[in-house]
Amino acid sequence: MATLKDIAKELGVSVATVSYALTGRGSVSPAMRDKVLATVERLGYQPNRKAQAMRTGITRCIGLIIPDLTNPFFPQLAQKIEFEARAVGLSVFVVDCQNQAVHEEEGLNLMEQQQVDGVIWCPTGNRSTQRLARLRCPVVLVDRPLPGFDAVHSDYRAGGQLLAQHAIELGHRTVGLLSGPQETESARLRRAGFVEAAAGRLDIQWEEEVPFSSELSPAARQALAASKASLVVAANDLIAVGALDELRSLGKRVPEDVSLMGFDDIPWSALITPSLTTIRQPIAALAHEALSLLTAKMLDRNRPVSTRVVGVSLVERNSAIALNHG
Amino acid sequence: MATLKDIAKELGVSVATVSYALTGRGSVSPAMRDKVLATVERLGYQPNRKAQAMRTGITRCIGLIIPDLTNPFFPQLAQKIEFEARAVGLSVFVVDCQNQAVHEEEGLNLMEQQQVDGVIWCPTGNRSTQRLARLRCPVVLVDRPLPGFDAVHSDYRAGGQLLAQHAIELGHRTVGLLSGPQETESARLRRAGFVEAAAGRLDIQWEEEVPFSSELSPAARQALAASKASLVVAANDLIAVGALDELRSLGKRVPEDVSLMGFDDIPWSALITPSLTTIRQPIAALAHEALSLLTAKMLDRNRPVSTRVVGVSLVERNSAIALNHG
DNA sequence: TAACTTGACTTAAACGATTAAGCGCTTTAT
DNA sequence: ATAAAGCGCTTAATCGTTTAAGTCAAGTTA
Repeated sequence: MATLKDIAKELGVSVATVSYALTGRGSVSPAMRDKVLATVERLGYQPNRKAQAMRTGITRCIGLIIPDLTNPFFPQLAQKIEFEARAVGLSVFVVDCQNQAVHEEEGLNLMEQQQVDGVIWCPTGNRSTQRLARLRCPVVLVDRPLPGFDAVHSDYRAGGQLLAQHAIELGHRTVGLLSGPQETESARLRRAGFVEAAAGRLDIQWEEEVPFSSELSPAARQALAASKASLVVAANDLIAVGALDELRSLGKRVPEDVSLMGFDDIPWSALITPSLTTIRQPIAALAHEALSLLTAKMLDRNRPVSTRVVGVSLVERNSAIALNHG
Repeated sequence: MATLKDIAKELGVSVATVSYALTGRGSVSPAMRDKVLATVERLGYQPNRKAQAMRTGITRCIGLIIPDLTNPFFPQLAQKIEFEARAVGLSVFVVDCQNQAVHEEEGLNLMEQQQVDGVIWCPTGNRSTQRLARLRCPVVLVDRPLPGFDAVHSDYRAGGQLLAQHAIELGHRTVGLLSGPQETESARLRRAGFVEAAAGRLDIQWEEEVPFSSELSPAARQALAASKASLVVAANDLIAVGALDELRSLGKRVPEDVSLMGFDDIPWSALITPSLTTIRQPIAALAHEALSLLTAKMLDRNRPVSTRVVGVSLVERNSAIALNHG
């Protein structure tokens, strides 16, 4: 691997000159700059990132801490973020927490050791923000906002409202709610939006809080079994898939006997039967905003904390149909 | 951030002593070692990985180059690999190629710049192995073997055979094949195993080569429309999902009218309707073998090239049923 | 012509670690 | 008795960069 020293020796100049020629910082004659550039090309020189990092304190690496790659929402997000990051010359370390706080802790330690320039984090659950503060690099929370921190997330409340409005339009009156973990802002706002827009027009007959997973709690299964509601609204698509499975094994047809709605528009949603009526989160936009917020913060660490909210849209498919009032 | 120098100053010794105390390499009195350890604890010292890397040439980072996080097989694999890597103190850079050679090239460049200690790579398509050689760190190919390189993959041939045997047991005689991209060893062996075990007992009435995606080619759709086979065997689950969708829109019921089999056992396979009969790849084992092969190669770079093949198993679900010979 | 500026370099000191070599002393082996 | 080896530490070189400070000749100004 060629170094600055090799190039300098080749041209009979000092490494400083070569460095100046490449960074364009000092004053170097055009002739010399050309010679340096040519030699760089010829020797296939690539700057040693570690050495640069050591000197400048900038690693050009960021961390991406994700709750669970098994939830199809996150691979999509990770893909877009990695793409955007690479486009601006940032490499990304990925840590998958498998939804466990221990791994999250490990991940944060790792980011500290690697001295990343920034971290994009989707916190699992409501963690103490102390650990976050120990990380002395900029952090942007995605999808899981926490008060007092930079964050990018979808307009969950609007999503909830869209679902309620759609339900009303379809003529539904009675609904069961499979709400997500209420300690997360994300699940709380989805629920809040729905409940607000439903007020006085939809009767929420039952509600069960379940984790963001297709494995339903026993209580949720019982609720589904006993349900007389014409519509079940799940806090995300994964839960909706679980509900679909459960309803089917209870002998209830979706959507003929009961309609179903999800949230996220994960890739499966279009493929399962019936395809899922859901709220689409603009994942590419989330990724883009997250990265632009992070880079902004990297450039100006005193930037005031801000939150970017991206819009969502209703995706009508086959799992929710109009109710025939007989 | 505390450095060795801080600790040394605190104790009134040289940095070398502190370094020796921590690495356990030089000779240091037990008393001094204890004092160092205590001070490390007290100051919250964390070694600077960049500096270590610069001195030793070892970065304790590996690269993971993946074709597409949108294919659910890869997030699973990535999750396990990241987990195993972290357990042995390796951080992982992830690059998602989005199935494009350009990004793959970029990814390899990035690994070179980051000077990773090793790379785990699932090549998209059959790339020139020249680029691979330019990377002067150990490389292990996963899921997509290439001749002449260390690789870990499932026993595709056995998987193909299992599918054929199962088809025969179920009483099928006529079958349509949606085979994967034959420039990949992976798809070739799946096909080969199936064809071998089918020989003389199953009649392969038609065959279409399609990419590993749920988007079917027009030719494949025509083949499905015209098919009189009692069974369709897809090269992976993603293709099977696409076929399921297409069959359904053609008015053919699965499995009543036609049985369907996949390969991979991606998480959706159990959740879609009908749930998919398929071949399970032991992803955790793949990840484990890949990492152990890579670390072995990192320790002994002259290790001869080897391939590890992990066993697969048939998962019987609802998409393939016994044929009633009338 | 003396004094000052400028351009194009070089020198050398960092950054934070690792590690070979050396130092003055005591212990062991030949 | 003398050489060799070990002990616990220090000194100093090194990895590949960046960058403040210095040098020195040529050009500009008064």
